[in-house]
Formats: sequence, C-alpha cells, structure tokens
Amino acid sequence: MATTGRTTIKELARLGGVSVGTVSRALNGYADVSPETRERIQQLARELDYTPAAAARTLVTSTSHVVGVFLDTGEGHPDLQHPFFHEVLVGLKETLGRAGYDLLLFASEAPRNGLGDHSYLNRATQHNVDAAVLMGLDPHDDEVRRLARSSVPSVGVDLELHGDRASYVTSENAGGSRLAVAHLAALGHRRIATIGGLLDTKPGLDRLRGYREGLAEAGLAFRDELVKNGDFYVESGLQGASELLDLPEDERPTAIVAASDLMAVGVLRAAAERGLKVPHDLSVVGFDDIMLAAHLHPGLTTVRQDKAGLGSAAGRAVLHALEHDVPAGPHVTTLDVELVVRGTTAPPSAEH
Amino acid sequence: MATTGRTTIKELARLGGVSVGTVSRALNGYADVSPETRERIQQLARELDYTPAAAARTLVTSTSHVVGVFLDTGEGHPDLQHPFFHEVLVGLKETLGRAGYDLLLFASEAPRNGLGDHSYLNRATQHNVDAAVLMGLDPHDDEVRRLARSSVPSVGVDLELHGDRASYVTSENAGGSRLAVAHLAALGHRRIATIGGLLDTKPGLDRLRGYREGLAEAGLAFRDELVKNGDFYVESGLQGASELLDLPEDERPTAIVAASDLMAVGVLRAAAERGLKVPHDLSVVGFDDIMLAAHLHPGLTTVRQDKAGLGSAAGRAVLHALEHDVPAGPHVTTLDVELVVRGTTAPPSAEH
DNA sequence: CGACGTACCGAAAACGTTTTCGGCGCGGCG
DNA sequence: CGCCGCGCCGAAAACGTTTTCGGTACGTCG
Repeated sequence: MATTGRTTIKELARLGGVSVGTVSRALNGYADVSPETRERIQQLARELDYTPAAAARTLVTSTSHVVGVFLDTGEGHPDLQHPFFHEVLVGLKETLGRAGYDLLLFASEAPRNGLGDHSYLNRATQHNVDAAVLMGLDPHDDEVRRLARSSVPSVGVDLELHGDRASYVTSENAGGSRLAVAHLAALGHRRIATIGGLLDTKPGLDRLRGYREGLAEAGLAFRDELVKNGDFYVESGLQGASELLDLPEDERPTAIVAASDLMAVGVLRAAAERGLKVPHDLSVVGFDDIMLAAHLHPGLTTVRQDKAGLGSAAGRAVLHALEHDVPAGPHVTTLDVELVVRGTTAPPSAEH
Repeated sequence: MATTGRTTIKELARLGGVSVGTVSRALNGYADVSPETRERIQQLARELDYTPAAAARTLVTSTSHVVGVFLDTGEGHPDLQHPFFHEVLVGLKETLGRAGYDLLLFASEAPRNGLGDHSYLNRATQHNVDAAVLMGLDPHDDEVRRLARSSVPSVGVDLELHGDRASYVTSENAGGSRLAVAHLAALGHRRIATIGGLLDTKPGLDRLRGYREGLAEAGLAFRDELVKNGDFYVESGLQGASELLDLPEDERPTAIVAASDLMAVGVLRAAAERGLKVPHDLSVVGFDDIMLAAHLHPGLTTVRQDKAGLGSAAGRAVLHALEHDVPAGPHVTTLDVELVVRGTTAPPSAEH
C-alpha cells in the first residue's frame, strides 16, 4: 500500500537486457560479471533510483542488518533514569550505525495475532534481527534468559547475560564506590553511610559491594545502620537520607555516598530540610555524573560513568559477536569510571 | 544464519493436515475457516512456538507495522539536546507501541551497496516502514522535503513538514515566550533581553517572535541590542549573556529570557562571574523545564514544555495518517506550554 | 429430484531478492 | 585439431507469507 511504483531488480534486468541474477550480482559487487555490464547496470540503478527491498533480501538471506533493542523505560518512573539509558542509546546508535546497522526499537505491546507472542526471543526472530541489545531488563526473567541462551547474539548493558552468544558491558561500579569512600576517608570522615540502588540490578549490587570494600580498605567498620536502600530515584534518596540524618547526633554520618546522582539530589534536599550545610555539615557523593551534577549548587562530587562509552562498547560487542560467530570474545567488558570532585565534599567539621 | 530451525507455516500445515493457505487464514482470524480447524491450528502454533516471519509478510503485504525514526542527535554536541529528543522518543515509543508498532531507528551511515543510498526516502522505502517520524532535521533539506512529499506518511516534531501525507507537532513556542515576557513585565521589568535559539529551527524562530509579541503586549519597545542569538546550548547562553551584561549600567537588561534552559544555565553562570545576584540583580527565565531546572539553586523559572506529550502527539499523528489514509487530519498540532515560576525571577532591584 | 447457495478448504500465484548450477563461446595448450 | 578451462551469464529454485480463485460436499429450496 505504501509504494506501488517500486523499481525492482526485475525491471533493471529488462531494461538492461540481462537476467535478474546478473543484476543482483552486479549490484552486490560479485565477481562473475564483466566490468562493462556491471557499470551499465549500476548506472541504470542510479538513474531509476533503485532501492532494494530489505524484506526480500532478509527473507532469503535470513539476515537483516538490523539489531534489536529491548529497552524498558520503567513505566513507574515517567521521567528519569532515561537520561542514562538514552545516552547509552546514542553511543550504541553511533557505533552500530557506522558499521551499517540500523536499530529496531521494540515497542509493540499488542500481540498482533491471537497469542501473546511478545516474548523477547520471539520478537527477535520474528524480525530476523542480527543481534539484540538489552537494557533495563531483569536478568532473572525467564524470557531474558531464554533469549540469552538462544542462537541470536545478545549483549546486555548493566545486565549480566549468560549464554555462549551472549555478553554484557558495565562500568567499574564497585571500583567507583571504592573511589568514593576512599576520597571521603582521605578527607577524614569516619562515619560514612550509603544509600544503595536497586539490589536486583547489577550496578546496585556492585556499588554496594564497592562501598563495603572501600570501608575495609580504609580500615573502617561496616555498620548496618549506616546503609539504606533506594531505587536510584530522587525520592528514595530523600527518604534514606532522612532516616540517616535523624540518627542521634553522635551516630549520624558525616558523609553519604549515594548509588546515583538522583539519589544524591535527594540527600541534598534532606540535608537542606534539616538546615545542614553541605559540605560543611555533611559531605555527599553521587554516582553517574549526569548533566545535572555539574550545575548543582554546590557542584556534586560524583563518580563519572561513561554512558555513551557503554553504548559504544555494547555496539562493539555486537559487532564482535557478528564477525567471529564463534562464541569467543570477552564475555564481559568493564569500563573505567572516574571520581570527579566538586563542591559537596570536604573534611568533616571540627566539632566531631 | 541466525535461526535455521524456524517453524514455518508450511510445517504447521503438514502437521495439521491442511494447506498453508488455511493455516494462514486460521492464524489471522479470517472468516473462511471452521472453528474446529482454527482452534486446532492455533493450538499447534502455540505448541511449536510458531513465530511468523515478518520479512515474508512484509514482502507480500508491503506493510511492516514498523515506523521509521530519523533522529539527528547533532554530532557537534556530544551530550545535550538529547534530554529533549529522548523524552520525546519515549512518548512516541509508548503510544506507537500500544498500537502494535515497533520503531526503526535509522542509524546506518555506510551505504551497503555501491551507491550512497542513504536518502531519507530511500531508507524508508527500503525497509517498507509504514510511516516516518523526523526529529532534529533541517526542514529545508531537499531530502527531507522529498520524503515529506512522498507517499509515505511522515510527521515532524518541531519541524515544519509539507506534503499531503505529512504533518507536524510542536509546542506553543511563541506563546511560551509571551508568557515569560508578560511575567517579567508584571514584576516591573522594563529592560528585558533575550537570547534566541537557532534561527533556522522552528522553535528558535517562534520563541523569538513570541518575545517580540510579548514586548509589544506589555507596551515595551523592541531594541536590537537586547537580543543575542545562541544555539540552545550552555556555551552560547554564557556568551550572549556576557555581551548583554557588559553593556553600560543604564543599558543593561534587568531580565533575560533564554530560549532554552541550557542557555539559561549559561546566563546564570555569566551573572555569577560578574558577581550579580539572581534574582536580585538579574531575573532569568528559561524554556523547556528539563530536569535540571528544578534542582538548580535557585530553581529556574521556565516555560515547561510537555516533551513526552510531543512524542505521544507525534504517535497519534502517525496513527491518524495510517488509519484515514486520506490526506485529512489536522496538519499541525500544537501543545500548550506552562510557565513555572521558581526562584530566578523577582522584581527589579530598586536602584534602577 | 434437480439446482443452487453456503461453508470450508486447497492450489497456485505473487512479493523481490539471492544463489546454485550449468551452459555457452572462446582462447590456449598439448 | 581436439580438449580443457575460464569468463560471463541465464534459468530456476528457494525464502515464508498472503490472497485470489475455484472446487468440493453438503443441505435447502422450489
């Protein structure tokens, strides 16, 4: 219904006085065709603005030059988290695009035929995507695991995938947290609390682990009452910080490391509500370095994560899996993070 | 190469003891098939986890249930602007997904065959997308116009498209600027400057126009030296504001309306550099209401734009074009904006 | 009892490619 | 001079669907 007047390979054949097979070979740079005919056909194609039908090609080659993207934008949280995923998406688009791939962003919810055929694997094979990238999904979901174990190459970002055509990319989350507490410890803090992220996500888990390790390295004791759990969003940071700051004066942390910048913002707010000055009365460090962080007042000290880099890395992982279709390749690639010190961290005030 | 063991309709036919035609009709809910066979086939399909081959279907129906997205993420600016486009993308994905469509995010740059077949129209027809959504492109680009005038339904966001299968969505940009100016005027400001956005984009143009209209409505004169032009990003805001604030004391504006929040951030910085207190010495209002705005200190007064709403609207426009394939429908849909007053605006200080 | 409508289904064409398998003509080698 | 090989090309099958066009077997109506 879309384009009725499509110029097909058949037409080129007719006009060029050759067979369709020859046209196909000529256009795709195959060997078995004389330079003259090749040029003639290509010229013809140019004139008629010939456009190959991807569907036909896909049908016979069962390859599509398209990689599918499963991205759960978290219905619950209308706004946020997005900044993160979408920077990743840009990096992904960039490197995959350069390699000649397009991205199929799976969105459809309504099962078109009778059944609920919306399993990830089904949707992937339905469209013959060459590979799949997963973000924001639950790695324990049966469907996710089925996809990972299938024959379609898949890579997860911040999402641990297992299967011999699967791999994943992530940041040095634990290392980042260690950096944060080391920084704080070096400043002289001794009661360093944390607000963790979702504990069923890899970053959430790893950042919490890094916090413990950091404490250990600094010779500080881990204390249960100094860790609260959030969900990466502002509100949960506010909530966790409130509980932390309402501890008795001599139990109250002098520093808080949040597992995300958004939660750090919540912490800042909780501090403000109580009249606590940052960084004088309380130091805080975030995680991510979203745009907001630099423009806060004071600027937020945080662990910078290379979001676009994650996307690129995911893209390269896809490419790698596509080229060497052997299972090989690094199963997980981890990106470095960087502590960027701004205005929310300082030595603890003297009165303690 | 991907999936060798695909269960085809043919197999269902064999196993079900019917013809392929019947299977197709049974699965697609056509009339001409007895309830018993239908149920039997569907059951079979379920058991074998049958997944239709989108490519084959597309090939014969020349429809794909996929809408293409052309999104120029502006290479020049690695980071920003994204927050805007991507919120739009989320809205788009949401409403189109609900209607059973997937999104093809065009990324490929490398022309696969000999020629540079990367014209928008070519890429759209190549994949048989049912419609196309354009964001961040130049409406005057020949290729863009060719797409708009083609037979594939297209909708632009913040991008004026013409063609009888084309339409576009945008915000009340001029109205937003008027709101901003009116607010400032009501506070008592008389020297209100502006920093416009890119003047080859519709929002840039309209916001500037709104500024002039707002001035007129408030009975204020338009003065050339009070308008600077930027590109929506922080740096240009800083630059423009610097020039504005370096005017002689009695020429210097007491308020600046920026055509984007990012530029407003630049303005804030310029003010800080000069030791000017906001809002005491200078009022500033932005445009967009990105997440950052609420968390700035003080909070940025700005014109809120419903970004996800733009996406939804674009989605609905697509749907409309798809259903009534008559050219009809509102050619342009404009979303309301809202002034949200925070801490960066106040009456001008008395000394003037 | 014959004709006809109806409900269900099969055969086959079509969509636009890629790719295999030869086949033809011609030059070179033995 | 006969053969082989090679460069170039055509024919045709295949990919997995949808859809048209009948065709069969009934039951029904006149």
